Amino acid sequence: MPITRALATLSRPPMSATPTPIVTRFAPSPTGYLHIGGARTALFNWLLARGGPEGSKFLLRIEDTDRARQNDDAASAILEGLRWLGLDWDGEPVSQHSRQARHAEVAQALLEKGGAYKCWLAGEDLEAAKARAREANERFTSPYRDGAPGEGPYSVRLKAPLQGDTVIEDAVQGEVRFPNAALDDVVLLRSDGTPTYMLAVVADDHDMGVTHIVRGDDHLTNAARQKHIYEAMGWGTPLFAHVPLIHGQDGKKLSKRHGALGVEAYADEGFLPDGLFNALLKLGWSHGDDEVITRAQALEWFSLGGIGKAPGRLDPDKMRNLNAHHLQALSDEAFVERALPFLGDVTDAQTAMLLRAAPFLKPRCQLLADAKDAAGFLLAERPLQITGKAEKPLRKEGATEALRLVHDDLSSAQDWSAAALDLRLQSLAETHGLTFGQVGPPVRAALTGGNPSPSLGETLHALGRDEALPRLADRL
RNA sequence: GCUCCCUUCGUCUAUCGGUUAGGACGCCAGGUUUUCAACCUGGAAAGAGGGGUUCGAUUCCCCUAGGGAGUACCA
Repeated sequence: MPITRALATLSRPPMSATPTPIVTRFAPSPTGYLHIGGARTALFNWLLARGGPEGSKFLLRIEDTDRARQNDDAASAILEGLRWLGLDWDGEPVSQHSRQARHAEVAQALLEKGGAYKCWLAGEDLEAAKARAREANERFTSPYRDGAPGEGPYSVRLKAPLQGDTVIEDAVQGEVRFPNAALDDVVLLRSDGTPTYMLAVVADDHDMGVTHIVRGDDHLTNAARQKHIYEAMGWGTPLFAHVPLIHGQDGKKLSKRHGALGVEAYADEGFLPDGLFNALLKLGWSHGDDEVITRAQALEWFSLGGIGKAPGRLDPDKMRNLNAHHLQALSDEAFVERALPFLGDVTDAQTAMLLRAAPFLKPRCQLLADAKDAAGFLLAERPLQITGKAEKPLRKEGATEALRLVHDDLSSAQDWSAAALDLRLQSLAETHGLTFGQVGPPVRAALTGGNPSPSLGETLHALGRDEALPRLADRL
């Protein structure tokens, strides 16, 4: 056994310690579509579970606690986004709303244990009391925490610790310490008996067996409040990992202007799922100097330790560049198939041309949508419109003669491969005492109409004999 | 106001006390070149500021500044 291998074996835990499965979840509220920040959170959770030990799971939960804000279309748009990105989940998505009874049950249990209390303070009185506490720079504590019971509808509040600190061992942020005096007795049940988000998440995460909670930074303070609930119930606390939020290009909070679009907007722009996957992954997570990362590598390399603490900004240039690498890695067939929706109506003959041209098209595209321009020379209809500076070489002295020469010569060409055609043109020019500068430009203009195109040999090859020859003939 | 988090090239980041502070995107210059790209070579470009700790700080601690989050009977 090689020495490094032996060392690796040594440093591994004992054989008897079968690794514990990891259970993660992605828990969007159905108020919009899957935006880029949510997609990244989902990605990290997915990676952690899918790259985890045997039996690990990636679960989905729709946080529709607040029915009024719910939107079924939004929920399915989110699922659609996840599917497009290739993030598959285990089992059926859980509806938080459907678990109301269970949430109430937990609140009841807490009440019985003395971990929670009924609070009759509401409306203006509540607001006033909170304002007073804030004014005096004191913790707001309901008088009903220890006082005599009131009458009528009540909310249920957690009896959170008054003194000491609550410490969160965060996998990303490290040890974070909150003075309990700065936290409050969170409402568990509203006066109408419905559960609050704070109660619901904890109960659901516990019941679903979630071991790792990976979510946005904006929940860091909530983690402390939620830990109080876990402890009051005597439940084990999952491992928290609070990922920094994504900012817009100006460093401000992400908004639609900044590209906080749904993933489908990126799909429409011509991003590949793998390209966006890579871009999202690199935004806040790193693995040394690796930039272009495949799914398989991500699965192998991902760990919470690689997540940075600073908020990142969206960089469209970099995202496109990353996408270009994944585009390049596509097979010709896959590339054409993906690009087709961006090209409008395409005939079978044109599809064949695209297939032949794919190797030269790919390096000219960052996004699939770029294929429209890159393939413009192929898709143009005869007779070609000559645009811009392509006119000049056609009008030049001897242009028509050169075209005729080429047309007649190519008519008898057997080998229609790019390399052979290039050679043929070269030697044709030579034998007739012409420079390539006299032959090339008019031929290119006749063939492409002035659209950007690859080398002449490649262009001819991609067009095919049946399209190339007529295009030349059109200029005679 | 209070609590918490963050701060390396324009941007994303590497560095886990000792480096000429590395890579990528973008940018600039050159090469290649019959158009457009791609590609190759080179270049400019960074540790917010101030204190400590240390033989030595980008790295550890404190303060300041700036940015962000939370402070709901929203999620």
